[in-house]
Amino acid sequence: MSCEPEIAQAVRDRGRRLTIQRAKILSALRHASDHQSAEQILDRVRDSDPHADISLSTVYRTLETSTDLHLTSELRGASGISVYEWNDPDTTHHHLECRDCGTTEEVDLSSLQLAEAEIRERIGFQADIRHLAIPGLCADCGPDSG
Amino acid sequence: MSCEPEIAQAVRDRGRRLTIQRAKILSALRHASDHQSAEQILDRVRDSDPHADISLSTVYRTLETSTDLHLTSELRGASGISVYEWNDPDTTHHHLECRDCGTTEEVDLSSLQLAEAEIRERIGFQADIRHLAIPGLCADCGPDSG
DNA sequence: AATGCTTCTGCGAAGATTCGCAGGAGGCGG
DNA sequence: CCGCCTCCTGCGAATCTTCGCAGAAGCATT
Repeated sequence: MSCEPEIAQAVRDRGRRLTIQRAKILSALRHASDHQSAEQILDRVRDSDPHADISLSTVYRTLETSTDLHLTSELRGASGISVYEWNDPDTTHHHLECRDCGTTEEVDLSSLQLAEAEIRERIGFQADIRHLAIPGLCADCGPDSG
Repeated sequence: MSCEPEIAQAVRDRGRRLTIQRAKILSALRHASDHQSAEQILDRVRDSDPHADISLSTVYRTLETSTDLHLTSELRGASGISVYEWNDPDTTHHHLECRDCGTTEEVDLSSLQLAEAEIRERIGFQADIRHLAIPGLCADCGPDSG
């Protein structure tokens, strides 16, 4: 794949070091089709490279770092375990998580852009509302349908 | 205090049982001035009633239940540990958490009400955006001040 | 007040995540 | 290419949270 240099660049641009572990972890998440738990990411790394001997601590630390760097997002849903996803810088989306059936739906909400602006103007706080887990009830589980 | 009957009512109205443990845990959180961790809540229960022998598991379970019931909110900030707060049904507020200095600021954001409406109309998902932890950089740590 | 159905609790263990430390490796300047 | 400084990793332990089970207790009914 051709995105490894891109990942390397992104990490170094932000003043962090590009280690083998980070490259493999971020690449695994980058190529995953949906969000992944720390353990799933580690499995993917090991699948693609059986010689990789990366500890789970490093996976967690890499994900924490890359989330700070806005390369990835962390979502802690109702399941209790955190999942991570690669941030496509060109798109924004939010996660609607039904607390009844547990399914997650992705949407792009323009009114949340407004909220960002409102926060910045009123308070001077630079909010980062690009990926947000919003709890609630989906159309199938809501009061109108049940 | 006069709010115990109110708590009892709220729990029973929602079809759950009012146990001694729940009453004490929810009362402790109800009377706390700010958000509390599970352990802090347990300490408060024990302070106010040294005979109370409540397990931490029960605190977690009660908070999970009462969050489902919209009596309380759970916030998982960057600190890694979850904190809980009593929901005042008359007010809405959101938490702006600075990822640099770690402070949390509370605001009431009207544009998030818009987001709720947008979600309901577009998707039929009944979102619950009454208490949200929003990451970002506060005015002191933001790029304009650094 | 007693009965019975069901939910809730306490306990201990398991699972998920974070932390501290000693050693290893990235990247800058020579 | 080498050395140094600093950051990063692996390990194991600690901490936080969830889970499974057996017994206890709430509450509707009688």
